[in-house]
Amino acid sequence: KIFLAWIYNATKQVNFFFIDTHKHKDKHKDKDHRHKDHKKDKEREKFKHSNSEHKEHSEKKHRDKEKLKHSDGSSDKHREKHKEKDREKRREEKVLDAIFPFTLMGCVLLWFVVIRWEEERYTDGSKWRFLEHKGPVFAPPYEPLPDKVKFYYDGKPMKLSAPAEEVATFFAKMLDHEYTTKEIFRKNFFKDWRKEMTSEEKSKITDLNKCNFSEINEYFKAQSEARKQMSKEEKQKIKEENERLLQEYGFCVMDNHKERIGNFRIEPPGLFRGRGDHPKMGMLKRRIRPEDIIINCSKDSKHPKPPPGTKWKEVRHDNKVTWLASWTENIQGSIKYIMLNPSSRIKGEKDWQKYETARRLKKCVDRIRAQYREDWKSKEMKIRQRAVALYFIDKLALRAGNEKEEGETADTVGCCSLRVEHVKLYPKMDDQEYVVEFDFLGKDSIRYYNKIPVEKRVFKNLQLFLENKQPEDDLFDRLNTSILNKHLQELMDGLTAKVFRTYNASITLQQQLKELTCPDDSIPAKILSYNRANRAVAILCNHQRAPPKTFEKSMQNLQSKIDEKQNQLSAARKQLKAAKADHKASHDDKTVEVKRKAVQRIEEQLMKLQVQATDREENKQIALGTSKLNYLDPRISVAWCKKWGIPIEKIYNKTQREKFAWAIDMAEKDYEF
DNA sequence: TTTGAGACTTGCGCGGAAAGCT
DNA sequence: AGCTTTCCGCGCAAGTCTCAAA
Repeated sequence: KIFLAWIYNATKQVNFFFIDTHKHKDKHKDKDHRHKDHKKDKEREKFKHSNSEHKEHSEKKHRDKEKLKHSDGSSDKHREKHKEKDREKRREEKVLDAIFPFTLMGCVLLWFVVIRWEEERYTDGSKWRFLEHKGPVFAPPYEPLPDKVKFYYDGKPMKLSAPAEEVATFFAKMLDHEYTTKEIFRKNFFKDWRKEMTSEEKSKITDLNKCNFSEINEYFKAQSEARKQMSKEEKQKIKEENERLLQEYGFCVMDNHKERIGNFRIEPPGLFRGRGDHPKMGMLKRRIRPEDIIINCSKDSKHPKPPPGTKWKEVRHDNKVTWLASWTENIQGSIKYIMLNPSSRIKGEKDWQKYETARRLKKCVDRIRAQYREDWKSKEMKIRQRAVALYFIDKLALRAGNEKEEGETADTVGCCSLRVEHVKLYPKMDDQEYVVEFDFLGKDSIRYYNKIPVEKRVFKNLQLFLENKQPEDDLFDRLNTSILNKHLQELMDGLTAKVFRTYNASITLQQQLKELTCPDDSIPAKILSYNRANRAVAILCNHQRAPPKTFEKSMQNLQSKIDEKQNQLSAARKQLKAAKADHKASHDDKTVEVKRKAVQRIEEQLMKLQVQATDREENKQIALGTSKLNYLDPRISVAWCKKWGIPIEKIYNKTQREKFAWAIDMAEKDYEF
């Protein structure tokens, strides 16, 4: 009967079930996960756990509701009601008996549907069921310059119209950058600036070289100086205002979870810079208005309101995508999005999937390697090129290398888009044979330079590919990323070129950690080992950085600190010796012990400093962040920390811990990638 | 097969906040 | 407390990859 009553109650809540499937699902899981035992479910369960905070919240609400329902009896009509209730109860039971088979069937059906949905949730392409947010925050409107700040044309002061003035200030702010001296930058800027001018201004201002922005430049410098000099209270006020904005616009509700939004502020207008030698540098990036924005949210949510007097371009309800708002940017004509923070469920799950794909590659990588080595001998040139390219992607962790439109972006390449001019072949170099020298600009115009010995067959193939070609011809002329990826897809479900980067990065970390960690090392030394393993990956992936401007100086500072410590140490040692000598005469145990402790402490400090120095020196031109955030399966790091008793905070800062919450929850100390 | 839009991940540099030092 | 150094989070550019229509 209890069971029956439970089912009855459940059917009464059918509405609730459908309106709020997520909540139900959690409930359902809590009750029933004991029955389900296959691995996938378990893992997903673990994944869910990292969001338990939200879950608790919603469950509490649920309980409160329940309470309310039960507490609505009043005492004065108690007896009367009691009889009435009894009768009703009997009636209810009869009805229940009668409808029992149907109820049961209904429940089974319902359960089935819910489970099916649960399973399908990730395969039917829908990303959410409910999405509510408040829309983006727009850039503050332009504030005209005070009258005393003047722009000069050809030596004479000239008052500009507001739109022209705004664009002029963009340029004026950049005066100290060397790119304002670059010809393309100036040309692009001037062309776009003229578009904003009134016809009168246009006819007057014809030569950028005659424009003098220095007063405007100084004005902005003074402004930023003033901002620095602000009192504590004023700074506090700004901080609070920012916090308020974050609280109001920085979060959304997706499927019962309050989630942090990644970039809820619209990019302000300005001059486009781009990276490397970009043909569009200096162009005007225009201001984004509500009329440019497409809002995405669920139909049954409270739709975000556009600022007073404006309209959204469109409000749509597409749950096949994850973005909340989008607009088209005017430099490349590409679409920009507002999406969730990496700590969100939707990003976390995707990240987890990515590493699972890489782990699947681990299982079949030997087969794939054997296959491409075989393909080096293929009769078909297309297959040979594919095989050699894949070899580079695997061995050197090169990016795929999509084609790009010429003249639209900086001239950079990846594996499939390598040109003849980017590789040199040396049959013999020093004591190595068959050396290939790579020298090209990759993503973000970062130089890739590497000399590696390759197998003879690869070398011969490369010679073949280079025959009768000009420097600007494609090295792999019969290959592009879609051919390559199509092939990879056939080798393993979900395999693409970039999976190799993920796989090789993670496997390298795991193997380096195994190799470098000494069980007896202190915690700082172990962390150095971790950083070294991380560094090996960063080098593999060619993650570089400009050496910090103050690098030399800070290195010197550190060195002098080390010298000083060394002096301290020898002094302390001398004292210890003296104390020991004294000890023989006076039997003063205490002093010896104190001195010994001092020596020990200084030794430790010195060691720490030296570790820091090595770490920093080795890190001069290497950026660890990118690989840590995007390529290393966080579960490897978590497991390593657990194994060696390293606090996770030493490896991941707060944001990183939030992003990797799923992994911190999931991985045990024996986790294997 | 080609092309391009669209969606999402990866990547570096910068500025301000926090931490460290005197 | 005041200054310097380091760290962190953000901004936004630049990749990868998918899908669908021409």
